Parts: sequence; structure tokens; C-alpha cells
Amino acid sequence: MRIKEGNKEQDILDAGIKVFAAAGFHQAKISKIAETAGIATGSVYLYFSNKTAILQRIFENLWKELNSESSDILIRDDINALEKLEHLIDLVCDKFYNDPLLAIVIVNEQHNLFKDDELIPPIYKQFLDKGESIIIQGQKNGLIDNSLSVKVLRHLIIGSLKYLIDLWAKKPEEVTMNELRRNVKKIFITGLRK
Amino acid sequence: MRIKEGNKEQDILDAGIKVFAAAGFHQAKISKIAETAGIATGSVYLYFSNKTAILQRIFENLWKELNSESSDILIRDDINALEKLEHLIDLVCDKFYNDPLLAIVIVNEQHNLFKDDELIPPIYKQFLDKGESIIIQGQKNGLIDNSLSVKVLRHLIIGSLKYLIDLWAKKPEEVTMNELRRNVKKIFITGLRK
Amino acid sequence: MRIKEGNKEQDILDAGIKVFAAAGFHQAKISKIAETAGIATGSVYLYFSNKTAILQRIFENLWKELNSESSDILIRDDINALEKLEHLIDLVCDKFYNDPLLAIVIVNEQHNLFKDDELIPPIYKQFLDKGESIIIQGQKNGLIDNSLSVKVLRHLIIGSLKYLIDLWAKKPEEVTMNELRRNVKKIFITGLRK
Amino acid sequence: MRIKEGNKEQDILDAGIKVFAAAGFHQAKISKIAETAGIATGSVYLYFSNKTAILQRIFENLWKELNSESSDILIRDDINALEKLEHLIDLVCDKFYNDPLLAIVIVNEQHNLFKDDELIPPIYKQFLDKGESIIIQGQKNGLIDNSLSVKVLRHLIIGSLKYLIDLWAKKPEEVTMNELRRNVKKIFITGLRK
DNA sequence: CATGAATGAGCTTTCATTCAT
DNA sequence: AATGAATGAAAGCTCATTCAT
Repeated sequence: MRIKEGNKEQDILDAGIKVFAAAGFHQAKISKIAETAGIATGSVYLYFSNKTAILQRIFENLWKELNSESSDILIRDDINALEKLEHLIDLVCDKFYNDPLLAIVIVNEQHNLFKDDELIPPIYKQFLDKGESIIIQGQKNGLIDNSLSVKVLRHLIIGSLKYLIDLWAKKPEEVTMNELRRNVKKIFITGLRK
Repeated sequence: MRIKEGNKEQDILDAGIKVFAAAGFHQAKISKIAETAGIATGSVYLYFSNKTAILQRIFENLWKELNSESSDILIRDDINALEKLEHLIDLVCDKFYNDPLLAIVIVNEQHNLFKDDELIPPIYKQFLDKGESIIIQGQKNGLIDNSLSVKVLRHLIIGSLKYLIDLWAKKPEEVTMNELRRNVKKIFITGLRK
Repeated sequence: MRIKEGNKEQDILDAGIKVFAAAGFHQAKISKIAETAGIATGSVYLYFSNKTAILQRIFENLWKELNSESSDILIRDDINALEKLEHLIDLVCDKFYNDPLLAIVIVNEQHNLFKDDELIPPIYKQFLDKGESIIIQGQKNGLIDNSLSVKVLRHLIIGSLKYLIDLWAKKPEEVTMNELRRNVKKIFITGLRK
Repeated sequence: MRIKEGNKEQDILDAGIKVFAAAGFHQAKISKIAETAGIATGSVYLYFSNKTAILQRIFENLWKELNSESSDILIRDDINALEKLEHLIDLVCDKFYNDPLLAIVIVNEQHNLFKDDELIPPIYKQFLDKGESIIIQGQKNGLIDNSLSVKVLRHLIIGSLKYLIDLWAKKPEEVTMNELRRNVKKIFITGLRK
């Protein structure tokens, strides 16, 4: 039998990121993804049940990674909540800095999954919960203004980052990742501090 | 009088907002927009050259309106830059508060236009420039930290607002517009202040 | 607007019979049906929701017609049950004699509908019921052997006719319709008589 | 010994009957047949050149068996033509009674072979010829009406049986095989007798 | 002989856009 | 201007068949 050479599943995910980033989810053709991955169209369906499943897995992998790495931040007791938030921002910025195409896909195509609640990987919600728990911790310790809504805050931070990262990924000449990172931290940390 | 024709064009735009908000740009059918507007499918093409043109006009109209109203804020000399920014945030919040469906469309479908630079209405860039000039003014007057990047800031504010407004439009029971507005102001104004 | 010329729905049904007869339901391509009907592929879907719906309508139309015409036979009081059966056989034979392609479709593709009970037009069951009621009448009047099962009989007659009509439609040189009709009547009527 | 290989071929045929009966020829997947047979998909092609060949062999085996067994009936001189026909009917009924799935396949999928004359196993025609020769014998001996067409008769009997057996195989609760057998014999034998 | 991953042609269905009326 | 029937290109997905191991 023909043995799987290399890791075709990963090839498809990589190709998916490229094609989704370039064309958007709906314009992306499976045949183009297959071609980019160097396999036949039909082979895509050996690894993923449909186009959405590819996008879903891209998301899942990203948040699984970020969630895992953020766990280390969460449990540290040598830094306070605001410093933890800074690390969280760094985590996200670093991830996307190393994979601009992934950034574009995440920012622009996330809503294709969010229309159907089932498609949102639970791991994503876990990641958001982590951020939320840091904010709550900060409020308890008097570092973060108690009058601020946790729900609003977590979306505010995510939203800002997403928008900026998309800007950076599409026009890296207009803003560097470090500049972006520094500004975001400055605003949020100063703004959040009581 | 041209009221009748003018109305029909507006009917299509209103229908477009409804249908785009409900189904997303790519899933939205022209036939559904026509039906919602109370006209025949083919008649849509008497007013708009294609589906994208409808979305484009929705954007243009929004930013035209916001741009026009923000002019009044910009020229006031009785308030400082930070207060002007507060008014800008109010302007945007009020607009979307009165038209949640529009909010959903703007937030989720904007990237369908941004893929092609030609499709971005110049008026949108003018609006961003207004915000930028307020920030620069604030930096000159020593109200806003000079080390912050104007370009990053303007996208940061827009991005945050967009994400939060989308949250509010889709799940108004989770967060009120006033809560949202208060939080955003608190963070940005405190964060921006030197 | 473009006005419907002719009867496109009927054109599609006629084309469907031709193509289903030649290629079988599963091999039949919608594009071929459209071509045969002289319209564009997509236009088929203005009249029928899918391929199965075309087959379904072909069946429905046939049995509607046969059911309607058999009503006249059923209510006659100048002929007995066996004579009524003879007329029923004539009815079916005449119908198919005038439309051999329809015969092939009915005989060979019926089971594509019968897999899903919902797809069987109720009118077909009504037709079978008519035949059954004639047999019961004949049994009551002592013309038909009481020991024969009505259920078996009605399927026996239908099954024989279907098989023979298919033979005739595919190889008309091997057997004439009149020969077929005469033989069927002879066997069943003599066989059924007490 | 070659038992092992012989078994595998038979496994595929048995699996084919199951899958064809359940899903129909066109919906039946080779992979499903392989799985049912307990072998790999590709292995099917070591024994059969394609999907149609499996169906073809199922037919061939059936008619080979029936043809062989009917030879014994044909040469008997202790019973007349009508009694021989009765035995032939019993033969067919018994065969299907012991293999209802086979019955379903034979009845519903036969036309997939009959579209191409080459695919019809010659042995099938030999079986029909046997039936024909019995009828001719009966006509010579004055037991069967001379005015009846041999060709029509042989198809009439086969067709009736097929349709009824399908009914029985699919809804055994509605009619027993013995009831079916009794009815068929009664009608044909009485109907055929001069 | 056996495997099952890989192939890719093929087909149904959708829908933005056109155009005859 | 208005209509809505008609168009036909386009793409997701299936699965019989192949073939490298």
C-alpha cells in the first residue's frame, strides 16, 4: 500500500492558511488548497470532512497552543496581574509575528466559525477564561479598577489586538510588531491601573 | 420630484444591511435583498452595479455621516483633545446604538472591501485622519504621550470599538451600550493621558 | 421580463423521460436533461427542486392519469369484475403503447422512489386500491376464486405487466403489444375464473 | 489447497448481495463491500475487475444453479409439462426463500446488467430456454393453449415471480412464501391449461 | 496476494448577473 | 424604469479504481 509520506494533514493545514489568507474562506477553493499542499483534490477529504473542518482545525491548533502556553503565565506567583496581562499580550504578538498569514486568517475568518456555536473549539473559551481570571485577580488585588466590566475588558483587549495584528500582517511596512506591542501594553496597562 | 427613485435606492441599502447582517456578505442573496426591499431582483442592478457595490455604499454612507459630524467636534476650541476623543467615541457609539444591524455588517463584512484597496471609500480614510489629527493635537499640547504611535492608536481605538459593538449588537443582554461606552472611555482616556 | 415561452416544465418532463429511459436514473445527468429540453442547466431548478423531483412528477402524472381513467371503469354496472380487469389491463397497455420510453422509466426506475415512502405519490396507492376493489368485488360475486390473496393478486398482475411492457419497450421486434395484451388477459382471466 | 482463495471470492459475493440489497447498485460502495467481506478495498479488484462484474457474477451463479437444477426437472418423463412448470416455480421460490437478500438484488438491480446485452450471462438465456421448451412440450401434448405466445409466457412467469418475491423479501409480514407460491401456481396452471 | 492511501474525473446544485419583454 | 425568467460558470464533494509498498 501507499504509505503516508510526510505529514499530509499538516500540509493541508499550512496550505489552508495560505489560501484562506489570500482569498478568504468563501473564495478559497479546495482544489487550490490541494494544489498548494501538493496533493490531489480528493485527498483533502481523507483528512478533513469539509472546508469548514480545515478552518476549524487551524483555530483549534492555535488556541490549543496559546492556551497551553498561557497556563504557565497564569500560575506564576512572582508577577502581578498586570504583568501577567503583559505576558499574555506578548504571547499573542509573538505567535502572530511568526506567522502573519495565520494572523490574517484568524482575524478575518473567525466569524465563519462563530456563526455556529458548535464549531467554536472549547479550548478557545478556555483561553478567554484565562484572560478573564487574570483580570479578576487584578481587581481583587486592587491593581485593576473594580468598576471596569470583566466581559467588556476581555473583548476590548482581544478586539484591539485582532485589529492591529491584521493591520500589521497586511501592511507590515506601516507598523512594526514591536511598536504595536509597546503601544498596546502602554495603553492598556496604564489605562487599567487603578 | 425624485423622491420615489431616491427611496428605492435607500430601500435596497436598508435591505442590504438587514440581509448582510443576518446571513453575511457571501451568503446574502441578491434575490433576498430585492425581496426585502420590495422590488424585483433585476431592479437591484438599476441602482447598483453588483453586490459589492451595495456593501461599499453602506460603508460610504456610514463614514460620510460620521465624518461630517466629527468635523464639528474637530473645530471646537472649548474642549481639549482628550475631550474631543470622548466625543468621537460617543459619536460612534450613538450611531451603532441606533442601528445594531449596521454595526454587525460594518464589523463583520468590512474585510470584504479591504481586500481591494480601490473599494475602500476615501471618506473612511478622512475619518481616520480626523481622529489622527486630534491625537496629534493632544500630543502637541502635552495631553497625550508623545511616545505613542498615532497610526497604532487610531486603529487601536477603532478596532476596540468595532469588536465591542459587535458583541453588543449580537448579545445586547450581556452588555449595555452605556457600560461599554464608559469602559472604553475610562481605559483609553486614562491610558492615553500622559 | 422574459416571458415563459411554451411549457418548459413539460419540456423538462419529456426530456427527463427520454434521458431516464436511455441512461437510467442515476446515470442521467441534469445537464443532459436540460440540453434535451432545450434550456440551460440551471433552468431545470426553476421548475424542479432536484433530480428526484423530476422522476417523482413523471410518476405522479402517469398514475394521476391512469387513476382518473380507471374511475370510469370502476363504477360501470354493465360489466362484471373480470371484464373490468380486462379494461384495466387495456388501459395500462394503451398508455405504455403510446409512450414506450415512459414504460421503460416506470418499470426500471420506480424503485428509486419506493426506497423513500414519502416519495411515492398517494395517487399510486389509490390506483392499486382500485384494482384491489375490483378483485374483491369479483370474489363477492363468485367470479374470482376466494382462496386467492388479494394482495398477491394485485402485485402479480402489476408485476407481470411491468416486466412484459419493459420487454416490449426495449425489443418491440420480439413481441407486439397486442400479442402481449391478448396473452396476459387470457392467462389472468382464465386463471382467475373460479 | 485453494479453499482460502475460493472463500475470499465468495465472501465478496456474499457481501455484495448484502450491500446491493441494502443500498442498491449505484449507492453501494466498493469500500463497504470490502469491509463487509472483511478484506481491504483494493483486494476486491484482485477477484473482480469492477463493480458491475460483482453483480454480474451474482446473477451468473444464481442462474447457473437454477439452470442446473431445472435440468433434472426437464428430463423427467413421469410428469407432464404443467407439473414441470409447478416444479420450476417451486425451484425459484425455494431459492429465494432461503436467500431473501439475493431476491431483492435480482429483482431490483437486474436492469443494470440488461442495459448492455454483453453483461447478461448466457446461462440466464439457457434457463429461459428451459422454461420455453417445457411450454412448447405442453403445447404439443395439448396441455397448454397453442394460441399463447411462448416468448410472452416465459417472461410473464418470470416477471410475476420477481415482483412477488421482491414484495415478500421486503415485507415478509404481509405475505408468506407459501401463500405466494400457492397463488402463483393456481393462476398460471389454471390459466395455462387448455 | 494484500493493503488502503491516493487519485481525479465527474456531477449536482447555487446564484450573481443578464436581458427580452 | 421595472420585471423575473433564464443563464451558465463555478465549486464542493464522492467514490470507483489504481498502485506503491
